[in-house]
Amino acid sequence: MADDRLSQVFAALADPTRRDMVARLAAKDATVNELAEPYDVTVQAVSKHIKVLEDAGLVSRSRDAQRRPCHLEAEVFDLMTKWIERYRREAEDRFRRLDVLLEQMDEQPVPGTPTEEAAS
Amino acid sequence: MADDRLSQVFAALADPTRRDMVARLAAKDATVNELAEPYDVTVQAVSKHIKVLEDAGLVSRSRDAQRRPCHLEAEVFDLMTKWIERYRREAEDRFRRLDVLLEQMDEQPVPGTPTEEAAS
DNA sequence: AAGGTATTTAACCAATCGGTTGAATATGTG
DNA sequence: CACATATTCAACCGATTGGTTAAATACCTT
Repeated sequence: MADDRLSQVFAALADPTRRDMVARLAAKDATVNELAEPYDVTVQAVSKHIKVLEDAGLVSRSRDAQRRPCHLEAEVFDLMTKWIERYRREAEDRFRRLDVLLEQMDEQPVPGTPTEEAAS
Repeated sequence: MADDRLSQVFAALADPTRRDMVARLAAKDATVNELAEPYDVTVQAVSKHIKVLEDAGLVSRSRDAQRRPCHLEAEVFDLMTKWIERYRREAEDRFRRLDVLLEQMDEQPVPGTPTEEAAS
């Protein structure tokens, strides 16, 4: 249970049903029953899904009589975006540097390793 | 096995070890053995992790004698970023609209439902 | 208090996951 | 060919996951 937040968020969104719930909650807050309606599973299963989203910090809930409306928390998305963008940028930068290197190789073909160790 | 790409990518990145591998591959291509070195698991386990990343389209591999160097594919990240940003934006827009609504309510307090159905 | 609606908890089940060990495969070197 | 290195495949194991049904809880209505 002591898993880091990023793992929880990614795991939560790895399920298509949960991603669909997030998509719907992005448009409008909804109760458990409302969320469960379009899916072909029991409301208990949906309740579990919501718990996963809640534990990941993607969803918060209030109280309205018997109902427990779910609300999408947008802040957590930043955590993911930051992580993704960081490494995407690194990888793309490296790709760009490789491009330059390949252009340079048009003049002097190297006999050794083909692409590895190139940036050393 | 017929799961959609987005689910595969999110699931792949839900594991801290795999995220660390991606982070390292963002800086530099690496072989299975190189990747396995810092972790306290067998090389077979790491091989499995790489397969998950590969199936998700996050990693591609070439052949260099016995070695199978892993290379990070940055393109797949876009798929995630697009999905995340779309719903984050929706949720934030809704949040912003709610802010405006709350300001308006300073003048006319509504007796009915407190926050639900606000955007109708 | 009794009954209805909304939601959660508990116990269970099959499938998947992350790990292991042991054997197989692929490739370079003496 | 024999051997070493790098990687994968196969079988297994315990924990987690996504689902179920049945029972409990929370809150409103009469």
